[in-house]
Amino acid sequence: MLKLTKKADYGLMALKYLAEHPEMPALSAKDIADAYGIPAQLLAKILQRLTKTGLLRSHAGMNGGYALSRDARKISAYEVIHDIDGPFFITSCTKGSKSCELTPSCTIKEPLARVNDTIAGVLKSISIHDLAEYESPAAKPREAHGLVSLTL
Amino acid sequence: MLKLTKKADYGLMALKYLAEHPEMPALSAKDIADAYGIPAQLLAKILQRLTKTGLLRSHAGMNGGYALSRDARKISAYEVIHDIDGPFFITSCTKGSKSCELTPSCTIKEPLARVNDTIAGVLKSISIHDLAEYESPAAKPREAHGLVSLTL
DNA sequence: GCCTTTTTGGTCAGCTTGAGCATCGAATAT
DNA sequence: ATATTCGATGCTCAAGCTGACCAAAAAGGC
Repeated sequence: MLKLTKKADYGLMALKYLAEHPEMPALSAKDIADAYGIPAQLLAKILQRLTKTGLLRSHAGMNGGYALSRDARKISAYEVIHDIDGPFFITSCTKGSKSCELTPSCTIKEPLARVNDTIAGVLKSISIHDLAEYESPAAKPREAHGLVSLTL
Repeated sequence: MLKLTKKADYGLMALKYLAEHPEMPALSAKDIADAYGIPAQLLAKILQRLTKTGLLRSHAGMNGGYALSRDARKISAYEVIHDIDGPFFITSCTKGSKSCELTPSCTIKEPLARVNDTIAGVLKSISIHDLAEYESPAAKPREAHGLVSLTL
């Protein structure tokens, strides 16, 4: 449960890969797909989508490919997920912040909306640069990056 | 994306309803289903599952039904979701904490696992009692309930 | 000027997963 | 003991997502 889509995962992986190779002016979808062993055609669509939303710059032709449109530190994981999968809400009620149609049902949505906002805040505080920088799983005395308060 | 299952939603709603009616020794699945206008047979399955995991006590026969096995303050939203949908992970890699099979792919899983833990912490800090208490959507100067630190 | 490389867009089959329904079994009150 | 009420189990159907194929446009290199 509460899983991220494979598309979102692939998108994050691709952006991380781009952030790790700033020396390359552009990387093709196939290069990234081969590097991670993920389906190339699916990744291509994801990158196209991210290009449309403005996170990436595409360059067709030989030696073409994709490149980050901004600094990796300025791109949050939230943006990527949001652009790929659309706005996410914890509640099954697909409606944004309105109540569940006509039924007086979901009195739980409201507190869960707070949780939703908290999660969104956490994702917003994480940048692609953070993902790329995270390498050695041992010995990382980093300071607290985000401190999220949940006021129920 | 990142939605909760309808089952989990229904389960939370049912527990909230039980917490709001402590005077009743037991409430039938049909009563709760009618109160919220949700499919009765589906809710029955959910309540049965929660009974199996120990969150609820069932009482068959006439005037039977379900009741909370513990105080509503001692039941967290995390438990409910976990018992219904199983352990959730943000990453698509269904494997628990191991890496993605053989590929050196998911270097992003690790930081996302932190996010996952953060979300779990938030859900653990919310009890069924909190859900039931939350009534008037206006004027609730409540103190901060959970303060979650995310160390990336 | 032609050709290769790479993006772009549309379409479609296969599959996993969740939603919902019908039936069978158990327990209690009269 | 019987009938009613409720819980348990199994099954079917639909939807969303994944993944792939194909054709066309764009842009640089020879």
